[in-house]
Amino acid sequence: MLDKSEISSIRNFNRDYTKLLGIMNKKVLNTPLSWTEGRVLLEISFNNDKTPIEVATNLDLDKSYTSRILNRFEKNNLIRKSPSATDSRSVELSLTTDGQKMVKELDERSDQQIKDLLADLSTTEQQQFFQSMAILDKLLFTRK
Amino acid sequence: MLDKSEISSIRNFNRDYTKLLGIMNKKVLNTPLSWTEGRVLLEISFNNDKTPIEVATNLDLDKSYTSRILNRFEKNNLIRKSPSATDSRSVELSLTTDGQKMVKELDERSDQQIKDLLADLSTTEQQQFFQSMAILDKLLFTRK
DNA sequence: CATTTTAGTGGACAAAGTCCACTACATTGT
DNA sequence: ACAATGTAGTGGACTTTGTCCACTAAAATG
Repeated sequence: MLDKSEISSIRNFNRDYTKLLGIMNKKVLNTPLSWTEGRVLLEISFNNDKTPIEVATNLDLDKSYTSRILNRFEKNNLIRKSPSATDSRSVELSLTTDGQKMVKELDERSDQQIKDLLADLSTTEQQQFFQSMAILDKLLFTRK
Repeated sequence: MLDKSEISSIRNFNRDYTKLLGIMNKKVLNTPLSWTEGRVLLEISFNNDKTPIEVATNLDLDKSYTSRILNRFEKNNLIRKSPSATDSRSVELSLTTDGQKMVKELDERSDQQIKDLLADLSTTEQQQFFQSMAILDKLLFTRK
């Protein structure tokens, strides 16, 4: 078991990393999209024909809130809603060309941010960084 | 330099970790404090005699917003404002006994969350987790 | 079929955060 | 010394973000 000071280091890292992610996430928003809107769009991009309810549950958002965001997206021509084949209460979401363009922009900005973040590190350090993060990912997420 | 797929893994981790931290941070808020309020209190706790402007800039918050939070804290007897020795426009912030108690509670909740998070891992895996996180911390934060 | 769930929506609201203008003091340059 | 400029903290007004509840229409259950 980890001791008190180790736990406290983790806590500290989490605080710092939360702040870092907060700043990074805020900056992605030099697009007209808010942070949550960005997540929603990426979620749809991840695979098409998601339903609103899937988006909401995957991102842990209020369904009413999600509905409004999606309507805004449709209005701004980022997504399309087509009637669901299997459930006539529901709809299938897909990206329009504009939506795909926006996703691409979000992706590029994110990639660039990470490059910037690691720019000061040597190649060896970057590899170390990547390896360590991969371990965390495995232990926290992939393992399940 | 990291290649495209490595960058994309990092982004993926960041997304997952943002979500995880979001959930954890939301839960810490089973105290009467909001997430940002928690950060403000911890910031003051980190060392006393911080001025409001220091808090605001360190946490990247609007100074007006910060001012309101601090006033609320003072009203609720979590912090004390004493006149600054060097600048009569400013004040020095310090935690009251109640404030210290609150910080302790926040810390304890955070620690418990981390323990819960790692509960499913073996001792070896927990050590791996700690080591990897320590490396990230060094590369991202401590190194400066 | 009657009952209960579920998907999506809108109204009303609460919480979080931003923007601007102002006061009082501090700092700078002359 | 002192005019000009900058800075700390505050409040008002506002926007954005997110929550809660009630409702409709369709689906699933039994």
